[in-house]
Amino acid sequence: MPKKGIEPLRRQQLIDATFQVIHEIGLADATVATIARKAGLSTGIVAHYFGDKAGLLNAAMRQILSQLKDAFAQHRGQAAADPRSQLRALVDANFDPSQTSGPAMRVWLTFWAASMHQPELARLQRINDQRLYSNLAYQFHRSLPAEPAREAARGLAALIDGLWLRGSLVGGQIDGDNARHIAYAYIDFQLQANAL
Amino acid sequence: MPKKGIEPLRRQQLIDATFQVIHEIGLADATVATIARKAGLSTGIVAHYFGDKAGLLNAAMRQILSQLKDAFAQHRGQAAADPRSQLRALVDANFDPSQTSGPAMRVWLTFWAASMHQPELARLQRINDQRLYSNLAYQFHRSLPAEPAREAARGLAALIDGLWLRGSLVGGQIDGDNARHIAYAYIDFQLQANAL
Amino acid sequence: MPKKGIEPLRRQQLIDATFQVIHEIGLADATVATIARKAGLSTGIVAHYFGDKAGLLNAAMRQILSQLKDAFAQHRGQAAADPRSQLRALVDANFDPSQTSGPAMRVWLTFWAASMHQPELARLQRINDQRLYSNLAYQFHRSLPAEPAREAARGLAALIDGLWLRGSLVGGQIDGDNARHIAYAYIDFQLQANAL
Amino acid sequence: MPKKGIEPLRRQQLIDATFQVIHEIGLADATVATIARKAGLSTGIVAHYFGDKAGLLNAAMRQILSQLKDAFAQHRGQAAADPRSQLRALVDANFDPSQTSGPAMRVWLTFWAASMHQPELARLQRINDQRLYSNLAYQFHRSLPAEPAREAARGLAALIDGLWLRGSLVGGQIDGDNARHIAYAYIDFQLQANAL
DNA sequence: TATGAATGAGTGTTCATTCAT
DNA sequence: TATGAATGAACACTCATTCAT
Repeated sequence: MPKKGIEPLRRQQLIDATFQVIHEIGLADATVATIARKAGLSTGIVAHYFGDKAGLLNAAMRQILSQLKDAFAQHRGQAAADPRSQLRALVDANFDPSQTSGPAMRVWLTFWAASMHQPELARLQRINDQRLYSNLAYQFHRSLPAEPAREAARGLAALIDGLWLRGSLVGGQIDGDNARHIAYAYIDFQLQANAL
Repeated sequence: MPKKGIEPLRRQQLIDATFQVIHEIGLADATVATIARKAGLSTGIVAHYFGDKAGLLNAAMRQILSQLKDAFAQHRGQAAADPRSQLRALVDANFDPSQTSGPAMRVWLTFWAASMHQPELARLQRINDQRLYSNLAYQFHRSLPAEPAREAARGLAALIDGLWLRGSLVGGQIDGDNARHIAYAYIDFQLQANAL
Repeated sequence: MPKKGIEPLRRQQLIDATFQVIHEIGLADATVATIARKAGLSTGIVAHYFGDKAGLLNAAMRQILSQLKDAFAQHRGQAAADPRSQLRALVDANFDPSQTSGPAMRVWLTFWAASMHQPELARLQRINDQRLYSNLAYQFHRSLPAEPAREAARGLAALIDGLWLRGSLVGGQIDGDNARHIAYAYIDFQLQANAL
Repeated sequence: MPKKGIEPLRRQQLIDATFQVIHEIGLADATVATIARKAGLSTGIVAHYFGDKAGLLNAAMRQILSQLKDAFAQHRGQAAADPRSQLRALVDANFDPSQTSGPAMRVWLTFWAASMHQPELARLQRINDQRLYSNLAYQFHRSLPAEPAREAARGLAALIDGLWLRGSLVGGQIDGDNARHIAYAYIDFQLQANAL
């Protein structure tokens, strides 16, 4: 009789190992053997649970994006309903310590770069981008006309991504407070400059 | 009797081919053979002129950064001397059509991602970042106190990088005018909000 | 409480699945997992009943040869006792519809080829060949001198094998009537040409 | 400057090594490394000259069939023009010592078996079969009515293949003289039994 | 009796690098 | 200066086998 409930555990072990390995040595040097060894498992297990290496990377990216999505939902639920609070919550979700410390930013950028030439990853990426942009544009539009709202959303999205991007280069962690402060200021500037 | 000046030509051919190949199929799939074939040369030639593959990629990244540097110099020279004009010139250099169309953004992001785990590339990256940041901070500081100037520089640098980043995902080209408009607005906001 | 008689059933399920898989995708692509899945069982069951993969293939080949042997016995028992009728019965056994349709010929050739480098399979093969040859030579010798009888047996055995061989290449089934007709003519030719 | 004329030599070395390895350990155990080592070359060279393993095997089978074709042409050219002599020449080509000694029969059967599930090999096989059959049927038809000629051709082709088949199992060589004698007798039988 | 999770050796293939020409 | 033949280490992937349940 096979072990019950082992599959989700194994999958998570392998995905976690993938994050660690990408963080430590990069995707280019991340072999199936490296990842499996980091997870304390054998190489064959990757095929067993993910089909092949691409399947594992795909699952890993899905999880990254899923975590971001969850962080959004959580922060927005705790915030007040007014646009400014909601926009700040969206910023907070991105610069939550759970996201900005450790491997998150490096893995995120790694998958972003990889998605430039892998349609399936690009698809996941675009879905995520679209969601962030839509949320931002919607909240800005509650206080601004349509076009300024869209431009504010584009600007804030770029600002957030740019702050993450720069965090990926330094080995350590981003200064979340500082990043948040910069983004908050941008929100207020947009809300005031183009207020209805 | 060796041909005069053949070396710079060959080096440039190979670097250009590297850009094209990275743009088309990505760094992960860019082999020495692929690049050499794109350049119309043999595989052995890479070792001849660049030592090894890393040497070629290194030279390619140096050229990317060098082109950005030249674009900065050119745009700043043509601009008025006041801080706002100089800052706008720095923005213009980044969103010059020569930079925002074709493979530039993808190759730039590719090298950024690669530099996370390659010290030599990271070193080049940091030098470049530092120069942009210094320029931005210096210009902001002509109108703002030290700390607000530094934060404005960090914000604008992130905004510029974020706009490039988002341009790398879409296959085509960034909307330079729109990006410039967003960045201009950010400059004016910082100059006004924190004016001395 | 173990089920009674489950072992012969499982063994037969796996052997049948082996035939089907060899017929459909060939021995080179026939994995333990493929065969077990075709039988509707798990991979581990093969070790349970046959020790290892070679044991299963061995049992499968034994069954192929056993079926041929049974077909011989049956056809000879139904035939008249004279040499010509007995030789025809041996031919009939080989070109019985149950043998010439479906996977029989392909599996037969597959094992023949495999036996070239697997001593155990070769041993089984030789036992079977010897039996057919002995039977043919014995029957021919009832009407012919020793040496012509041996040569006639060699010729008829080769002719039968050759007709099977050619049947293995076409996906469908051999034309049993035509094959039988060719072999009958060969028998009569030998009996008349070298009659005592 | 690359070595001239090295390619045909290397290709032949690898094909010869393929024959030897298949003869000695069989196709199932013939790895690219085994073959390359037998040829005194490295594993990578197979990809260099044949693309992949399948390409090498394909080339090897083409050569087997090509050699048979050449043997036919040679023997037929040396024979008298009458049907009986031409048919004997076709038999002689098949049982020429160069064909019946050493690895020829085993490799031939190996590829025959492999072709059951590899369309490209089956295609080559069928072309070859068709040629032998056409030649046989044409020569028989010079002395026999159409249908008996076709049946005689089918019978002789099967007889030849059957004699080869049985030769493949014994490790050593076929008894060419005996095989030829059996086939000659079959030719005469057909020519006399059904003479116009 | 039966499962299928897990292993790890083995394979085909890729590719940076070397080097004779 | 330039070629491309040749190498061999490294990789992703397959699969027979084992074994806890």
